[in-house]
Amino acid sequence: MARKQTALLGQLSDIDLRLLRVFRAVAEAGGFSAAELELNVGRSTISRHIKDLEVRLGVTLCQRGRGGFALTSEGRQIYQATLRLLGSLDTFRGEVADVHRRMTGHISIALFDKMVTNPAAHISEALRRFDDLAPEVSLDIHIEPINEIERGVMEGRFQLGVVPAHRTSPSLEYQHLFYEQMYLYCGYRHPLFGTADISIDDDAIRESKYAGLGYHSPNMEVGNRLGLERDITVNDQEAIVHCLQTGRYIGYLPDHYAETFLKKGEIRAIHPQRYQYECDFVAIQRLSPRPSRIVQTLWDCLAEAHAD
Amino acid sequence: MARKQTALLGQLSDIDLRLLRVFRAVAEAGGFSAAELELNVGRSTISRHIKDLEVRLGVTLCQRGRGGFALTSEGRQIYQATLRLLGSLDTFRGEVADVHRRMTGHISIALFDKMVTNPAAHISEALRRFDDLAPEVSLDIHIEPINEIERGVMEGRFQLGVVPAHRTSPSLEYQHLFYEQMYLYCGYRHPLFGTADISIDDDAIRESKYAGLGYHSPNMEVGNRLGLERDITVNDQEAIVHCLQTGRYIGYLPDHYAETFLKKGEIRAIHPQRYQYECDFVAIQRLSPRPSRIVQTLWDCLAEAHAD
DNA sequence: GCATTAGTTTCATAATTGTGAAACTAAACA
DNA sequence: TGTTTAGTTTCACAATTATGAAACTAATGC
Repeated sequence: MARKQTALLGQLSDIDLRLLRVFRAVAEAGGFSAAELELNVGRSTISRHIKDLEVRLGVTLCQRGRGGFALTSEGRQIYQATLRLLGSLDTFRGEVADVHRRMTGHISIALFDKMVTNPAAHISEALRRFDDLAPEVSLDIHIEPINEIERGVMEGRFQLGVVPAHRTSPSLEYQHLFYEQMYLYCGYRHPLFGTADISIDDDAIRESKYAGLGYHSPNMEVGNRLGLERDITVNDQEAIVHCLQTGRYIGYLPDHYAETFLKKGEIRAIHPQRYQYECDFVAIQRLSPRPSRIVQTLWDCLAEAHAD
Repeated sequence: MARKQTALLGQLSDIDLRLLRVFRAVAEAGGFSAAELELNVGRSTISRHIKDLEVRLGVTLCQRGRGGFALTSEGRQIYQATLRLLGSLDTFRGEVADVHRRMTGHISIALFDKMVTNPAAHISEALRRFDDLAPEVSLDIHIEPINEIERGVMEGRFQLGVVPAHRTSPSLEYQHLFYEQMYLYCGYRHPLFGTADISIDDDAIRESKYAGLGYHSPNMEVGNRLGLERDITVNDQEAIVHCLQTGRYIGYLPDHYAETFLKKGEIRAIHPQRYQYECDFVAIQRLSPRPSRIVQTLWDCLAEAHAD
């Protein structure tokens, strides 16, 4: 008899906490019937649960029936122990929530420049979502050129980057975010400014000085493809605008970025059906080690913000 | 995404502790493969459990794979929280064991007198077994007459009694323990002491003065059955011996109790084939409220000690 | 570059658990 | 004494959980 009970006690560690919750509810309600509303199960279910718990613990927990309900002496002791145990479980839950909430550490991310005016770019929406999910995460945002973003991500200085896709690395994971439409522009003082598109051929383009980005990028790639040799090298699209304004250069800009200057009549698009390309913006992160939870959260926020 | 995770967190309270035990084992073994021996389940099972736990907690617990095993920062925090929780569970188990061991309170029992010399009575064996099972239970043993035992049990002054069966009450539960053989005796100065059994008939018995118990008992019942009117009323079998020794009375005694006086030649059994009856000794306890666990334990010990 | 190893995922199956319905018991109440 | 109420027990069913086998991936080591 005692041996059998200690055997059952040995199984106590895997006891279903639900039975203890039922017991607590019954004890606090003062009977099975009263506990029905609390637990939202029938009396027969409560009866079995309490009976099962009594068998598992080897203790009669309460006297119950038409004659009334009362915890036994052992039942009161088990009830107190149950309150302590369930309290520990609540503490554990709080600790897990703490881990969730303060998945601190900092994270640093690097974004490519001049995305803010692109209506297809929902970076701010992604950041807002992320702030909702992890308000206590400290976020550093860097505006960097592509190669700097890529190197920083690979070296761990940035946990995540957003760049125009141009080359791939087996060490990085990529996720498409949005597209950017690039067109070729010239300033109003440029010879091609007054020339009809139909009259502008590749020779005319090659004869023009070309302002291009000095690092590996879609911009550099398309320049290479058209045989456009950089007559001036810049590292930022704003510098390209400066160059166009001189009337001496042509260069590619994103349509959303160029729009302001277009409206002012300062620049025009050169033969946009022909001289244009689509730029695929992607989020990048290292494949190994796997990103932390908060980085993954931001990664997912970017995906959701740019869905459809 | 956060909503989904907080929903899962809301379910945390019912989490299977087994997943946390698996996680602890994996963390302490330093990998899934090493944990296989510890847990005695396959790696696929461990993998699923850890994956399931990560989903439930909304946290990546560890980096693992061919490249090695390491807890994440969050995993280390969850591991510490898990140790605390499982420690609380061990504490709970200890508290339950304590309840088991010291199901204290007192219990009081009442035994009928003059059973100690009956070889069929294993009261001491039952008490020894009980002491093994519940060494910290404080036991009060009272030697009382039948009616006092019965009233005490019904009134709750005694949780259990042992009496010769003679009448039943619907309020009490009965359990057979052992039998006692009763014979009719007379002292050496009594006229029947020298008379052969074959010469002793019922008339001779009725002509003799009869010493009988003054309260409702098997002794009283058998006296009534034989038409023996009590010439002296006693409340204890020892007083019956006194009466026999006067040479003026006959009376019933249990054979085991009479044996000492028989051997001294002070008394003899009268026609034992004819004038004898068997007494059934029973344990009694109240039917309602149900007995406490320790009373039930003693009840069972009595049954086991008197089995076969 | 191939073999080995740690871990992952899917499938099929078995075992366990939870539940309400229904029929019942026993005690309290009118 | 009959009705009501709290609780019990059994049955049938649904849902959940756990597991190994098998096929796979990816990283490491030789």
